[in-house]
Amino acid sequence: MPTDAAKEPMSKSYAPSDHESRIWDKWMASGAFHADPSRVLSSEAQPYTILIPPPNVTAALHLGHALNNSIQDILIRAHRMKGYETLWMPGTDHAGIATQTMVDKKLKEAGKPGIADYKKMELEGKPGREEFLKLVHDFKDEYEARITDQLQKMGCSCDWDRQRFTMDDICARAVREAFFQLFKDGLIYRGKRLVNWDPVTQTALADDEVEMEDVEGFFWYMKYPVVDASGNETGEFVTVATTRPETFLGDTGVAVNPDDPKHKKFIGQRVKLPFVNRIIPIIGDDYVVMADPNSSDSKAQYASGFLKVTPAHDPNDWMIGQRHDLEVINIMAPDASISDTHGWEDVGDAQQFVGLSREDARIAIEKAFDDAGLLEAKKPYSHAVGHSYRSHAAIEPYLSDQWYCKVSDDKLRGNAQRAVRPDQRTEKSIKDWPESRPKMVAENSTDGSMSFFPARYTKTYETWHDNLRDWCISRQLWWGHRIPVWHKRYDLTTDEALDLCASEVDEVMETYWPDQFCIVKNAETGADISLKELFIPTGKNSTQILREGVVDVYICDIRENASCWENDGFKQDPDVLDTWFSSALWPLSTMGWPDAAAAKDSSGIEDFESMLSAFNPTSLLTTAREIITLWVSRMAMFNRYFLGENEQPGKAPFKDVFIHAMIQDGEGRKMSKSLGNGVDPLDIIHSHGADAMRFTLCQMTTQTQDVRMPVEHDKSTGKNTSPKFDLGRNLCNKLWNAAKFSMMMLEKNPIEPGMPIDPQELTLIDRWMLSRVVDATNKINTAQRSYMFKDYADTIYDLFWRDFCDWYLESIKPTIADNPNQRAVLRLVFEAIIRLMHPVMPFITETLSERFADIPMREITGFNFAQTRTNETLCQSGWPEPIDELRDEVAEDAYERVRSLVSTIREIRAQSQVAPKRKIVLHATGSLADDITRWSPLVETLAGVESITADSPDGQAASFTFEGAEYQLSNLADALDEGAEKDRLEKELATIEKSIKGIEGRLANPGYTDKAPAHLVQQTRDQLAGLEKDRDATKSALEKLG
RNA sequence: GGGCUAUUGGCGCAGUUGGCUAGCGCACCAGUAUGACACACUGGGGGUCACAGGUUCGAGUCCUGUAUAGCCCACCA
Repeated sequence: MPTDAAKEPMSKSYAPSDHESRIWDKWMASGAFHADPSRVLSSEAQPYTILIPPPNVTAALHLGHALNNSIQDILIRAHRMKGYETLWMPGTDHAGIATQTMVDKKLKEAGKPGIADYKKMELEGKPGREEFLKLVHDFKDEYEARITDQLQKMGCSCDWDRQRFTMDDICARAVREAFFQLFKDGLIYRGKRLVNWDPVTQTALADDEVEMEDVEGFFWYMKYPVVDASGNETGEFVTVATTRPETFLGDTGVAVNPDDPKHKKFIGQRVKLPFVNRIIPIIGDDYVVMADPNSSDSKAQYASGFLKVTPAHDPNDWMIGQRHDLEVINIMAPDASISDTHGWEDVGDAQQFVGLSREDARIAIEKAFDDAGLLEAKKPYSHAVGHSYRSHAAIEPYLSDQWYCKVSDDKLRGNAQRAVRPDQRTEKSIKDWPESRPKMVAENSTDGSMSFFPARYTKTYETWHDNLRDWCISRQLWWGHRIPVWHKRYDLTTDEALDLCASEVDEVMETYWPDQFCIVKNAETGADISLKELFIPTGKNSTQILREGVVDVYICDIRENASCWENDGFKQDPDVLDTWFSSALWPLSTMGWPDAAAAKDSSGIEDFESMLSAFNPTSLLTTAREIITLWVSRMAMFNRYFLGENEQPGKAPFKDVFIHAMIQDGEGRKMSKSLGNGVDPLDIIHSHGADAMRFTLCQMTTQTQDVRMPVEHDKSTGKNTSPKFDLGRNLCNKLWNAAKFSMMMLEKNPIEPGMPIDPQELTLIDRWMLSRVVDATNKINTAQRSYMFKDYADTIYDLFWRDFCDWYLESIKPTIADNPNQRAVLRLVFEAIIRLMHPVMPFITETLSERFADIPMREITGFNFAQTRTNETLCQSGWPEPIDELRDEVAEDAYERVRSLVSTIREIRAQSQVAPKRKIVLHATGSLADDITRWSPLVETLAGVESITADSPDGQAASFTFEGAEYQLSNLADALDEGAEKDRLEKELATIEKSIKGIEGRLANPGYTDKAPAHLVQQTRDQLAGLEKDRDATKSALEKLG
């Protein structure tokens, strides 16, 4: 039913804001975006599914999001029209550290208490955590609403009834279940490791949350005295080179390369750490780079040959320490100040440094060494240092207890690797895989269903997995999924504790399984203790302790009432999970895993229980390339792990992964807040319209990794924009006007109902136009399948603007009123064009569809549309599926000749400065006179020709050649400028002769005629013959001029 | 340090297995109120395809090297 708005006369130009919100409401009311899993399960329709990469709730969407989501919507809409049951699952991500930091910052800016104040409250026993999280929730609600609004303004046809948030109840249930299963299977463990510690936000960061920045620093050369067996200085010194002198307090060894001819003699000796007076060994380790001032390796240039080893404060040193069983001494507090209360006891004479920040300690230590004559040198040195991507503070490698996910296990990493389609793998055969890469279960397994587009990104995915280390999943934050583990330390020598512990474990083992799982660790060594080693059942409900000592008991419990452990003195782990842990579960949690019934209850969505089987695996994931490791890989691991059955891994969560380009500004820089070069999608929607933005973004999306968008600052609005979007705006306006014109034609002379029209009965121009639609449809289908978005945009642009507007509409002007079949063609072709355009430009096409709703369509045999649920709105209508027989080569060739003749005549008109309105006469006396006469209506209309005659001109005339013959045009002007005519023909002749020369040269080369394919050589010969005819005709025309 | 991408008229980009005179949009020049569109129409000018070698009958396209720009990854002596 057309609305009133659709009845109003069409405006002179297209104004997006007059239509977009009305169309959006219409779509929402129609339920067009709601996916019905039952149609998939009953095989009525094939599924097509995309999960939105959930945007962080930290900020409004930027142009990169606009690009990514336009791409998704284009594919979703196209598949909906092709008859697929489409699901585009929307949602947002809680973005743990980013959101918490953002809220803290905003609170501080508003002069309100920040997280530090709430932490204080917590220490005072007040509910600081709870209060702070309320504020974060408010912030999240605000931004989630903003993001949703933005996506809807862009026209994103997500299934909005199913919108998820990574921390809502349904997702939280999935997170707890996943954590529990991994915990139970031994794939989550607690470990003391060096983590990337952000001393400002005081949390551990994942490797990928650390940004490397080049820093202008120094190399310090510090002298350590060598001591003899009894600890007395021998008078010799070794000089260690370091960029971090402050960590010397934690040195527990000095390493030398065992192949170092100059220094290897020191191996086995010992040195005394200045001030601390700790005696530490000199060890041999081939990690150490030997000093070589002439080396191209900057490390060798700066190295002294001696490497100080600080296992607690450097990842490399940690590994050296592990190899040589060195002591691990942590000398810092969590805020990165020097501390003697976090594991450092032998302070010795170094008390002066305790309490200093790491920066101040560096200065103090340099001075102390210098004063003591122990600083040999200090040289400037530029190197990369990790910084927190949030606080931008330098990362401190810091020893702490964290939860890890054992992603290096073959069940996770291996299955993620094997998910890649075999012919995309860089090593084609599994046998060729590097030693580090997990092996296939079997060459012929069902693995390998996931493809990357462009394929080169497979390599990124593979190499990342090759070098994968276990994933630190705990974060010392408040905003996130709380780790479902309760901890209590027991002294097993105390009877009371022993009884309690025994009863707890007993309960865990027998009563509550499988909702809880328990691990026990030796509190001193951190070693795991098997429950069976620890307790032995001695009868019903009683156990006997087998060992003594102090143990840490960790209970993982995912029941709703798990806080009951607190009554027994257990405490829940204060940490939350890395954001990517819940993101990794996105293909599962959004589909109701693990408990669809519960998801149904909490969401009220009836068909939740069919979702997983209908829509997982999904069809496509589109994302930015930096997310391949953070997200794509982890989703692959988790989907395969949790959906596996009977030792067989589940499927990859998506068939295709499309990595889109990154939008840079005109200078090739990343768009960012700090550079102020970002463009807000809403601003563009406001100034150009959503469709214009979408078309332009689609048109820019090539297979390269970066695309540039020149940014201009509009002083009148104070906003950034880009002239690139004019392209889309102009196209919308052109479409609007072409529609207005077509409608005028069709309303003046209505389409007559009747039997389907046989295409053979149509005129040349109509058959040509239908043929162009068929060709474009095929090209678009191919472009969509291969994610060539620019090809799609260019094809639709050319079909509509070049073929339909420039040639078809111009050609039919004189005949449409009298030709009912032509009106049927116009109506159908217009319909096909707006349907082909709709996925890219949904609002304007839906608007036009409303307006054309009253103009009936008469069928043309073979010009079909796909079957869909309904044709109620354009977005649900069927995709054009014309049969291949409508591709009419004869009509295409013939019309190509008409166009060529018209262009030639137009060129002469322009060059001879014929007044645009002047009607000229074409004298077709040559060999093609019959053809030209048959085309006369077209040629007359398009080239401004009054009449075509077989008579020779009796007055002045301009000659031209067409397809090797000579023709004349007369009545060009009241008095023809013969000199100008001569110039024109001479220029023409020169061009032809130049071409002939080139072709003759090629044919004279025996290498070409002998070795090039025969059809190519023949083609060249034909071309030469044609050019020779043109040359002769032009010459003859020139001769007539005298 | 490793990997990847780009370099084509003033600007932004196509050019998929090597094959007619290298295309498109914007901008530019000339003309135009023509049954919708000046956000338009018609015609035109402008490129030794970053550079140097090589393979080939033939290279923007393949190979090698160089330069420049950018991105991603990497345990900070």
